[in-house]
Amino acid sequence: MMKYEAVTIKDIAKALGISTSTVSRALRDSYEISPETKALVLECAEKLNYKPNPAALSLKERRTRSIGVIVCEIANNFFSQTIDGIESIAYDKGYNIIITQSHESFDREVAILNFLASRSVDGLLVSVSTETNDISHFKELHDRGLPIVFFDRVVDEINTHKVTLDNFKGTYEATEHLIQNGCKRIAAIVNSEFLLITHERLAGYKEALANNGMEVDNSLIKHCFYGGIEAQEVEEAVNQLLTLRPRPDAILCTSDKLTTGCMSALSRRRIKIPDEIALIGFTNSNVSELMQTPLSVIKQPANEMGRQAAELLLQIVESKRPIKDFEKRVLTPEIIIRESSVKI
Amino acid sequence: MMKYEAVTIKDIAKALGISTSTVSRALRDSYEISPETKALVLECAEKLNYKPNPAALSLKERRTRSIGVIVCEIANNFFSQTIDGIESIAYDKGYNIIITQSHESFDREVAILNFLASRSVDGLLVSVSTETNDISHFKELHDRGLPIVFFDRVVDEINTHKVTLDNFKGTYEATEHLIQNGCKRIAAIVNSEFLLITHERLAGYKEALANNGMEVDNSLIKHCFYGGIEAQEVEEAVNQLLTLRPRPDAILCTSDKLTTGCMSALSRRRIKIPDEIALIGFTNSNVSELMQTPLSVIKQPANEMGRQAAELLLQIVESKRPIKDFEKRVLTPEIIIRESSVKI
DNA sequence: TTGTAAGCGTTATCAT
DNA sequence: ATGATAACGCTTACAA
Repeated sequence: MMKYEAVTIKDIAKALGISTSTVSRALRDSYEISPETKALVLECAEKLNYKPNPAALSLKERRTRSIGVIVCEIANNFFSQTIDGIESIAYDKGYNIIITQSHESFDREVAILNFLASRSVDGLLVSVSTETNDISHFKELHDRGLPIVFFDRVVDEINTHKVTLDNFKGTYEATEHLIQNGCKRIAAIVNSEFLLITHERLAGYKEALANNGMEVDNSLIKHCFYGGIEAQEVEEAVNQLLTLRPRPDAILCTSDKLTTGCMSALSRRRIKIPDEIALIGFTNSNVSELMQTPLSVIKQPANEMGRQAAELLLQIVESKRPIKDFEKRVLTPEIIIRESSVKI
Repeated sequence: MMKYEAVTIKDIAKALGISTSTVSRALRDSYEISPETKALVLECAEKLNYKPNPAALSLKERRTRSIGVIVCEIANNFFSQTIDGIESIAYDKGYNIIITQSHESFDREVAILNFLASRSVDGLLVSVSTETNDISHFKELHDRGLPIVFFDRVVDEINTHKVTLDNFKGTYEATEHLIQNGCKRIAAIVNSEFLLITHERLAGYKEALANNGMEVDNSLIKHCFYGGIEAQEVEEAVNQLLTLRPRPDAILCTSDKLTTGCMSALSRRRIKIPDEIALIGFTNSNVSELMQTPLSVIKQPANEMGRQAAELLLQIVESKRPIKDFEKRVLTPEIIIRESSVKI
């Protein structure tokens, strides 16, 4: 196709009959250039609509001013809000963000990682896929100096900045709330065992039960490996829970899709929420209060998480010296109690 | 920070005691290179984990293998699903996508456009901001050869590929459905008058009224300039509609935020949906059927729209010759009737 | 079959 | 104060 022919420093130099180095210096407002020349160059650059070529700059400066983002999927309330936050910070600091999705696949994650690393992003923001158990692909790149910041689904084994949620607190308080509302058999539909967040969220649930003198019954805990991306998974989990006797009188869900999937499954079976089964779960939907039964939720400060992760990453990227001390920021979940978890 | 020192062709050449051009050719499997040398080079490249430097390639090839995407906001069901579709196609063809948000601001859109267009992208996928009335910034770049494909919020004045919805059909059918359900005073809460989609959607609404022997009453049409990004706007629109006598008995909304905002406003006023006021609207939420009143919706094939837009853009980008004949693809909305629009 | 050298756009170094 | 040149990593005439 017709090439978008860009104006270069050479064009300016030619137009003005001076050398490219003078133009370059004038554009960067170097002290060695006379005011007259500067004015001339600036005016000419303006007139020709000169824009520096980022590829040339990248080559020279060995930086791309872009950062990669890996999430499991974009079309998800939590992640799209996080990306919103990331984009805001990146834009303010003059960085591009390159978005990719693992679709919860380990293989895809590895492929993407190579793709991005070879495209020389200056750094990476990562929330690992559900299938990710082995993290050597991240480790290797990180060891070779690629700045990485993990958010939400972080991994313990890599020493870098992390931004995550107080997952324990989220499920602890949600579970305790259910207990205080008279729930006796509280089930949990949770994510893959590979994910750290699953363990943290389960721990909060278990601890709340224990501290309230209740037994942890493993038959009440259902793992959905793909976090309910396919509705079938949640359907199955709910089915199994419903066959138990005595039946659970509450369900705690640990992700967006699990929560809405569970509500949908219960609704289809005409099970009354919260009377028959109370429901509370993680979600960042902005319509939770408009649900058939206004939904009690554990909400993540998603936008803020994205912003902080981006800030930390750019801090590493732009730091002159190697960073030794890494932070693990733990944000606080917002627990919003509505009707779905309050027995009458 | 410690720089991620990449392996270059030079390193391979040095290691093998051959020239860089030989290495380059071997890597690209040139016919001029002996099988032995090729094997050697490939093995060495593998061993050193050589990855071509994209900045150097960009500089040489005058292409970046990345495409820019401008949407009003990422954290929105419709747009995040569209981006999902775009990402899938881009990934398959080896392109990065660079996501930006205009936040419905014209100034921001112009700034972003310059940011992206300074040749850090090979092409652009755009859904214009609500404030965008003047499109000369796009026109200029497009005239200078930057491939642009518009989707959803397209503009008429630029001759390029476009992927949009049959907006007329969406509102026509939705309105007719309301009429057939006995609604007599059908209000519409719509987007900015600057947007073409607003006109198309309004036209469908008006035509359906006319074809069914009903008057178009302009007091029943409320514009929300920012499409309900701030809840206040929708609140106000609903307020005004409720003061009308006779009161409207149905509301049609033309965007995601308008629809949920309207439902929220009605709900807060304890107005029964659909008995007092029926409701139908555009939304790509995946929990519409879980709403307090299962929501009748006009749903866009968002993912598909993203895929098609990306395909068309890459078709331009990768075409050897200038493209003369541009397509306007018009996708069909899915109208899903649930309870919110069906008077008993 | 392989090597040399120029060039993509920019900046830093070293002249002048 | 300005210019020439080399370099960033890669590809590709052109030479050998």
